[in-house]
Amino acid sequence: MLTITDVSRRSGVASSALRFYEERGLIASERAGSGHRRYPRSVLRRIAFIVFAQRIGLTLEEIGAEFTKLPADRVPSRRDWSRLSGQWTKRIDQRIAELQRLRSGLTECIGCGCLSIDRCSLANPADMAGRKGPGPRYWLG
Amino acid sequence: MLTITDVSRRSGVASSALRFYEERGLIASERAGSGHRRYPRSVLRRIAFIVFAQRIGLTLEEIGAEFTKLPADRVPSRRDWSRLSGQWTKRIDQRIAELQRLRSGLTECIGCGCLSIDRCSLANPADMAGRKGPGPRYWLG
DNA sequence: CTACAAGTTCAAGTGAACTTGAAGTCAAGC
DNA sequence: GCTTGACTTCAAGTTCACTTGAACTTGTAG
Repeated sequence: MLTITDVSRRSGVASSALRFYEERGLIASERAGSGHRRYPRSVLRRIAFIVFAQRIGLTLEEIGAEFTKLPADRVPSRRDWSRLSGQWTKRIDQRIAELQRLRSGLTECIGCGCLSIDRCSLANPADMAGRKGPGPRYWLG
Repeated sequence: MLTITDVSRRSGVASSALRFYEERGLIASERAGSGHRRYPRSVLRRIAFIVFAQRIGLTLEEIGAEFTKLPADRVPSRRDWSRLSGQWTKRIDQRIAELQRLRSGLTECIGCGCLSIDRCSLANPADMAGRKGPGPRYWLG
């Protein structure tokens, strides 16, 4: 069993963040008699997945939703994890595709001089249909 | 000259956001006698660039810094704009490269079972060296 | 036994990019 | 002349993913 500092050092994630993840139900801990947290080694893989998923662009809420697909009664196997990650590959591909569109737009569309918002397909309102509601909007779409 | 609603409709950017951009010095307006904003058509291209740059991953502050490279005394030409965007292509390429690394990591690294945070090169602390300071961290790096 | 490092909870702060609300002014149609 | 809608400013609220600080308790090395 690992202390919170152990986990923090091995994962590169701050202890405050680990407590935060726990509060959000993304990870769990047992307690020593003192009230201090004790983590099983399996938590490291779970945290790795959180970090990974974030870099791909999932929010903590989405990550939590993914985790409900894991078996609750046992430590997840390699198969369990890879079932989850299958969906993510699709997401990465979409993101790469968008970036490639943007990239070709930079050379073509600016080159052709059409970068006026109402005509250019790269920066028109239709592309922004997904943006709604308050708060910061990530370019992830 | 366009009203704020004209610009909002043509750009897909809310009027509140346009006022916000103006406050941040990203766009400018003249005023009608009434005090209402009036925009020259050239503001549309400027806004297109803001939207574009955001989808690539630049912050408003970075976008502002880019804009200082534009001529202050005249409406920017096509050449002026494309000089700016040259840098962005590099940035997109880096981002695509990272996503491709993540993508191959999903199949290879999880397949091989090494996704324990301290051994896997895809989710280790070294990759997170750039993350520091408070606030949300975007996966842009 | 005493430092002091490491742990705890809970409330409040942070930064980015806006949005929302209040309270008031201005313009256009009937 | 009046209503309706568009516009103004300014302050405060929102989301996300945390961090920071206060006040306190536990564990460990000398």
